[in-house]
Amino acid sequence: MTGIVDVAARAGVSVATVSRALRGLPGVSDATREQVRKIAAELGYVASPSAAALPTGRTGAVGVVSPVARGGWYFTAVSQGAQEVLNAQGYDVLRYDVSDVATNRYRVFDMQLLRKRVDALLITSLPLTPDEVEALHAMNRPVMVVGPIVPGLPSVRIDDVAVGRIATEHLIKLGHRDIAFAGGDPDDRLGFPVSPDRRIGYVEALREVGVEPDPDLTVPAVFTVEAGVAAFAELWERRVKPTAVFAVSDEVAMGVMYEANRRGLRIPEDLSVVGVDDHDMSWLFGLTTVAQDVREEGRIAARTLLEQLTAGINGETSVTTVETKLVVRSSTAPPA
Amino acid sequence: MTGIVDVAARAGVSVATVSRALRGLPGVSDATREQVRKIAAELGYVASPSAAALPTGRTGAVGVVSPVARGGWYFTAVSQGAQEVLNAQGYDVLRYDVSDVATNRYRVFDMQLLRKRVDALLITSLPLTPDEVEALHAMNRPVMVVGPIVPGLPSVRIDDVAVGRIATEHLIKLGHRDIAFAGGDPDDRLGFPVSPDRRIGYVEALREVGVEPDPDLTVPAVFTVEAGVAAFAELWERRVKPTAVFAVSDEVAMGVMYEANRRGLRIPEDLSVVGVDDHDMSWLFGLTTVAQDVREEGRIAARTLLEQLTAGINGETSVTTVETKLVVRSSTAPPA
DNA sequence: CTGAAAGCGCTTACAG
DNA sequence: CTGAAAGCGCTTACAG
Repeated sequence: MTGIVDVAARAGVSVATVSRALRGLPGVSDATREQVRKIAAELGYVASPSAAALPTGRTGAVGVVSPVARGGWYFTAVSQGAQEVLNAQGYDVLRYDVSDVATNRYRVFDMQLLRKRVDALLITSLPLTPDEVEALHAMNRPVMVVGPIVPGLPSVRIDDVAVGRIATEHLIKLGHRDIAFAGGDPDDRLGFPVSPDRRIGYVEALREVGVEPDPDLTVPAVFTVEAGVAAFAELWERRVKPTAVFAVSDEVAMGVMYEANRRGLRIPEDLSVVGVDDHDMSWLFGLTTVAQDVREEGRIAARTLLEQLTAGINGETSVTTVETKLVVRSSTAPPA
Repeated sequence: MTGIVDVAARAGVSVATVSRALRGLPGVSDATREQVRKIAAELGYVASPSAAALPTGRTGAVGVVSPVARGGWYFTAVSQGAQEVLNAQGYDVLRYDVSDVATNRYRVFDMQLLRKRVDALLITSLPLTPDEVEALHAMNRPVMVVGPIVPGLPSVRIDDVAVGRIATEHLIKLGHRDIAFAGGDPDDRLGFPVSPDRRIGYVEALREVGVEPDPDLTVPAVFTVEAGVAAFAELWERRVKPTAVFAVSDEVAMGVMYEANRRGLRIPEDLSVVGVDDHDMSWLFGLTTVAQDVREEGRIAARTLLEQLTAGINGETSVTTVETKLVVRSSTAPPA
């Protein structure tokens, strides 16, 4: 495997010069630089990131961590966006799946490992304990989170309360008043704010038109299709008869629609359903949704990371809020 | 950042002993090993992979490369399976998206980069030129491909011809004879065999019952929902009236179903549709499909890579063929 | 503009 | 069982 000394020997210069020439550092004559580049290309030389990491302390890699087993689309989309900009800048992307919740000790340990492996960290939609936030700060590397607001950490996200209002107001405007909310995880001990915030928007919108939300119309659902199925089944069992459901995500909405269909309800005639995300497949279901550009959120986070990698960590904890947009399709209509 | 010398100092031993103790190498007394472990844990010491990579030539990372922009689910699932087993063995997973086809030069260059970054490579469903195969061999690292058979490289895949037969025979058994095939990429210059093989199975099955496949009933479709939509639109324009469609993947099938619905056809009354994969969302559509366990294929490939990493490259080019299973749901029925 | 040399944090023969 | 030392392939003050 050709190394820097091979290039140096062949070019008749020192390895220091090769290093400087290839990385575009100043202090190399144009002629020398050109010569070195040519020879490096001929030899197919490429610097070893491991070897470069030792003196510089930079690995050239960025870690993208996602909760394993959590509903897939969102994390995939964030990662894709991030990967796109990171690779374009020559950074490697290391993917880490961490077990969700509970196994907290294990996760902190993970961060120890990460410290020597990545230059920066992008965390997708993971609830973090204060301990973990502290561990992240101790890494002394740029960190961005996409999804929730995590105190002490900068993030890219949407205004979840507004999302809840937009979805609910759309249903209200159509004439619905018996609107169910499918979302929230009763087992969450980490205070993951996304579902609760969306529900706040839902509650606010209802109260604004003088409707006090019926607690029986709120059913828990994590961010998966299966949870949506279970959520509608639960509504059915409670014998409450909402004319519409606001689902905390499109995947949940898909599950709700599936189960409602199975129980003989037609959508939107018997039940209106609105979700959140604009999942790649939502149009297939004619799903009305509050759309967010998840890939773009990944890109923004990655760019911010890159800036900090260049300019140095500024310890900012700013929250970037990305626009959201109601996309009306065929899953919502006035109540019968 | 605590390094090996800190641990050594604190434990009153040499760094060599720390290195051996922590990695479970022989030649360390139990007492010493225990002591070193304890102190390493106290100090939160974790070896630097970059530093270790230099003397060993092993980065502790495996690269997973997928075509960018290609239909997403399959690649995500393969990666998930692979990541699961790789992480469990302490390997990092580096994700690379490569541009598809055409920009061939760029891709070969990518491989130069990869050489010094990963210990092994898992390639998902990417057509490779002979040049590229040679470049991979030159890396002298274990390589596995998941999806197609690539001459000269070991792979994990399903029997695509059989898949085509299974799907088509299912439709034939239901009484269909006018069966369309949606799949194949007219722009493919690299001979990616998956679609063609599935079509061979389709042709064989039809001929077996004395039906000569009508060329007008074959429409091109890459592996995306959008391609499925376009494929059905094309059939519609040709004014051929198949009673059933065999789609080369579930995503294509979903697109076909969507567009058929939009044109006023009911499924399965007016049109039966069968796909391939058992995509995570196929059950939502009631889609009949030839199922494969894609995550498991990723796991198998990763395990094989790990074996070779331990036992040394054996230069094998064996092809592991994974079972496939017809899952009948509500998108197929006898023709009207 | 260029080079000699120290050093990054590990691993691994080689000695004892 | 343990340690001293060389070496992995780079980068970067420091000198010139």
